Amino acid sequence: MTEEPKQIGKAAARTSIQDSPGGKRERNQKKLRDRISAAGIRLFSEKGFDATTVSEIAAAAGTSRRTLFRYFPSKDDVVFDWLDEQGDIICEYLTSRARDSSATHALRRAMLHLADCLDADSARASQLTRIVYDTPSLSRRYQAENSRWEGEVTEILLRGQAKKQAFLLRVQVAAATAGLVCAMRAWAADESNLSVRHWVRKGFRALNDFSEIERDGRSMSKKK
Amino acid sequence: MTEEPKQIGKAAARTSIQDSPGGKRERNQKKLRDRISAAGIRLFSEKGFDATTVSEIAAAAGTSRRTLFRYFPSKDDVVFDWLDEQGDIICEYLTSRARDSSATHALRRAMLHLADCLDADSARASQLTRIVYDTPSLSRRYQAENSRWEGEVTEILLRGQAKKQAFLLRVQVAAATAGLVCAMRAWAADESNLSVRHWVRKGFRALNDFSEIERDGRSMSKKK
DNA sequence: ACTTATATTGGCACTCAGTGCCATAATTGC
DNA sequence: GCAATTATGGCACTGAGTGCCAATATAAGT
Repeated sequence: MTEEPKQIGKAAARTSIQDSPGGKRERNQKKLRDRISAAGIRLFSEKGFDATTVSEIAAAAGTSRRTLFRYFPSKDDVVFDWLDEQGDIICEYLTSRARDSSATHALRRAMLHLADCLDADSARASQLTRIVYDTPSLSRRYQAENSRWEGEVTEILLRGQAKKQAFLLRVQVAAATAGLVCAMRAWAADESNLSVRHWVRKGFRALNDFSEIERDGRSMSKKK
Repeated sequence: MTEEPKQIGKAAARTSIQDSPGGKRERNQKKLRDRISAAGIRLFSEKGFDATTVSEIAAAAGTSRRTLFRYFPSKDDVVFDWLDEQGDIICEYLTSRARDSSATHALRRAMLHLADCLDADSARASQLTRIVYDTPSLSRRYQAENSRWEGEVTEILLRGQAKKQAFLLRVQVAAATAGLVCAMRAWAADESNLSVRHWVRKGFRALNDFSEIERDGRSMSKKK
């Protein structure tokens, strides 16, 4: 009934629109998708995101403008295809082993895990991070992507907790994400080859210091 | 040399392109600007942001498409004209009375001050907040606006501090902003007429709880 | 292998945001 | 009132994104 927009490529590779085991179609789609993505990232790195048109990317990838839009719903997605799996990494990590400690603790570990994933392929990670932070519209998109999975993460952490805690948890998740973003920005900007892990750790230290002086007590006297 | 894009209205009203004391021009500009803004917000509330075209807004405000774009560089700005002063409020507050306590303490007070400003005109504030949170592209823009002034706030708090603390501070500012965003979202979504101040206070409590269990010590053994 | 059904492709034309250009109309200073 | 600015709005353009449709490639059936 709902008749989804029928996107190709990624969707096909994962959920398989048609279940051909090792079909030629599927392989071609994956190839094309990778070619477009690679061409896009190359051009973005060379000329900048805004100065690159979709038509150029399509031409460089040897396909048509129209087809490109069938693989990637927007120009942004050419970049985010590689980048938006970060949320999945966090969610998977938390789903599999969240229950063994407090929320903030679990968050910290999940972020460090993500950092390790990025460090494992730091060349591409830093290239993409740079593109994103150099392009205002992509920065926005990145933030948006983050707050999208903040919701999911909150859901996961909420299991077995009192529902009343939802807001508190949400804030803590958002703070952790903010720490991650700062860490990535610092990492991408920094020359000294420190690991993402290092920056994330430092970021969480800042978060932990938050309450250090914040013990002025009477802040919660008038409750509402 | 740099030949700025010469925006009208807001820029004219503040820095005054021409210094006519109480000129008729200036008054007309302010009127037109307000009419456009009002028309836009009304239409956005009625039909939704994406379903409203700039031509419609221009028509509703009794002007032309082209002129609208001279007053507001983008469709987004029709909304953000009212909303982006939040950063200014925070910055001003911190500039005038930041030095008397710790950074996190000052942040908390500044955010509470902003909350009070919003509570003072909660009708319009909640209308705009709702438009923003209902429209993905505006949410992004809002986040972007926030991280823009995060930089300024960090600068302000950094005065008289060791430069090495920049990153730590930045994370804390980002966390405080994240708390604010969560608070505003909760406030706009909530029916029970609680004040913004209430949600902000609650948000900061969540932030303070961050370190609660986070004392597993040996996390900083391998410093890198 | 040949044919049919189906999915992909790419071309065309459209909408809408945003911008440069220019003639016209309004405002200001004299 | 007149001349110099300055705002205005119309026109045409670019670029992103979308619907439609004919041509083509792949999958499935015989």
